[in-house]
Amino acid sequence: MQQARRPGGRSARVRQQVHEAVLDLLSEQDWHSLSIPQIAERSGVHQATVYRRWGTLEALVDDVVMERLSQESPVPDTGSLRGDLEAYAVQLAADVAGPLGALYVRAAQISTRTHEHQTYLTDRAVQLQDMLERAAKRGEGSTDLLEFMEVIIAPVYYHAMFFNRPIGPDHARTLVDRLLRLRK
Amino acid sequence: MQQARRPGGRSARVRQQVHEAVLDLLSEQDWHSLSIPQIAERSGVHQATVYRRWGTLEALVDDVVMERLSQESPVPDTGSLRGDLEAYAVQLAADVAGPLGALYVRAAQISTRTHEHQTYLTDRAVQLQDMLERAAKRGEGSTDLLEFMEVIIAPVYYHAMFFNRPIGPDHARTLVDRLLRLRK
DNA sequence: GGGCTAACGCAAGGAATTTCGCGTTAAAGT
DNA sequence: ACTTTAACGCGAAATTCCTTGCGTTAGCCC
Repeated sequence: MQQARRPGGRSARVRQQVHEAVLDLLSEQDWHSLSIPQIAERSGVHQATVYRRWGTLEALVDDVVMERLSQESPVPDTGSLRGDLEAYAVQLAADVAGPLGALYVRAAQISTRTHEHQTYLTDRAVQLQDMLERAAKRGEGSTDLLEFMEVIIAPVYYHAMFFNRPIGPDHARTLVDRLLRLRK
Repeated sequence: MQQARRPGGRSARVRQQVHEAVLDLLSEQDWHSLSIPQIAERSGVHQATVYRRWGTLEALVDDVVMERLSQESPVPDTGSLRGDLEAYAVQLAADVAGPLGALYVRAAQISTRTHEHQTYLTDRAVQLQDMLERAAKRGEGSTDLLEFMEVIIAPVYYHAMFFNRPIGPDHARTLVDRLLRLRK
C-alpha cells in the first residue's frame, strides 16, 4: 500500500481500524472465511471505502502483513555468532508458529511480486548481512548470507508449509549447529 | 478427491475435462482470477456438476495437483548416492521452476491438511527413505531423511517462494555438496 | 438386454461480492 | 479563516458466485 496522498488523521485512522479488524478476525476464524464486507462491518468503515483503497482482499492482507513485518523485532546482537544465530532461529520459529504464522507464510507467496515486499526482503537481508559481519569482525570467521538463509531460514518455513507443524526451539538450535559445522 | 463410487467412462471424462480446463486457464492467467464458473464454461461441464463434485475451488485445484504429482517422475536410482541426490535436486528445482511450480508451492499450503496430501507426502517420504537406504546398503554411509529434506528440499522451495527465482542445476548441486559434507 | 441409480445437465433462485453515483466530511494549502 | 479536493459514508444497482429441485443420461449389475 502506497503512502496516501493525504496521510492525515482520518485516512490513518481508517487504515488502523481496518488493520485491527483484519487481525482481530483472523485470530478467531481461518483465512478462507474472511471477506471484505466482514472486515468493513467489524471495523466500522464502509465497504466501498475498503474496496476503493485496497481493491482486493489479498492487497489488504498484504498491507497488514507488511505493516507488522516492518514493526517486527530487530535482528539480535548478543555478542557471539552462536548467540545471534540461535536467537534469530528461535524467534523466527516462534513467529511462524504463532497465530499469524500461517498468514506470514501465505503472504510470502502472495506478495513476492510487490515492490514493497521486495524492499522489505532486501532491507532484511542487509540487516542479516550486518549481523554476520559483526561476527566476522569479532574474529568468529565469515559466514555466507545465502548459506545462512538456506540452512536455517529455509527449513523453518519448510516445516511450517509441508508438515503444518512448526519446529521448536530445540530443533531451531540443531539448525544452528548444522550451519556452524559447515563453516569449519 | 476420493475415488468415485462409479468411476466409469463419463465421470472420468468429466474429471479430465475439468482438470484440463484448470491447467489451461492457469497457464494464461494468474491464480486469483480463477473461478469455478469460468472453469465450467471452459471445460463444457456444467457449474452445478463442478460444485457438487469438488465443492470449492481449493479442493478442485488440490485434486488437479495431486493428480499430477502422482504421475510425477519416480525417485532416481543411479547407483550412487551423489548421483541420486543430484538427480533428485535438479529434477525438483526444474519442477518448481516450471509453469506449474507456483501451483505446487501454493497447493502445498492449501492442501497440507487434506488426507490425500498427507498420504502423498508420507508415500514420497518412504520412497526417499528407500533411496537413502539403498546407498547405505552399498556402503555409502547412512543419511538422515530429515537432514536430506532440510538441506536440499527446503532451500529449493525457499528460493521459489521468497525470491521468485528458482535455483538452477548448478546451485542444486551445491546443495548436494553441502549435505555430503555434513555426513563426514 | 433390462432395471437401478449415481452422476450429470438444466434453469431458476438466493446469497454474497463488487461497483457506482452523489452528497458530505475533513485534511491540506493559501 | 477560507478554499480546494481527496477520502469517506451512504444506498442502491450490477455483477458474480453458489445452491437447489427436477428431469435426463449413462455406467453398473443381474
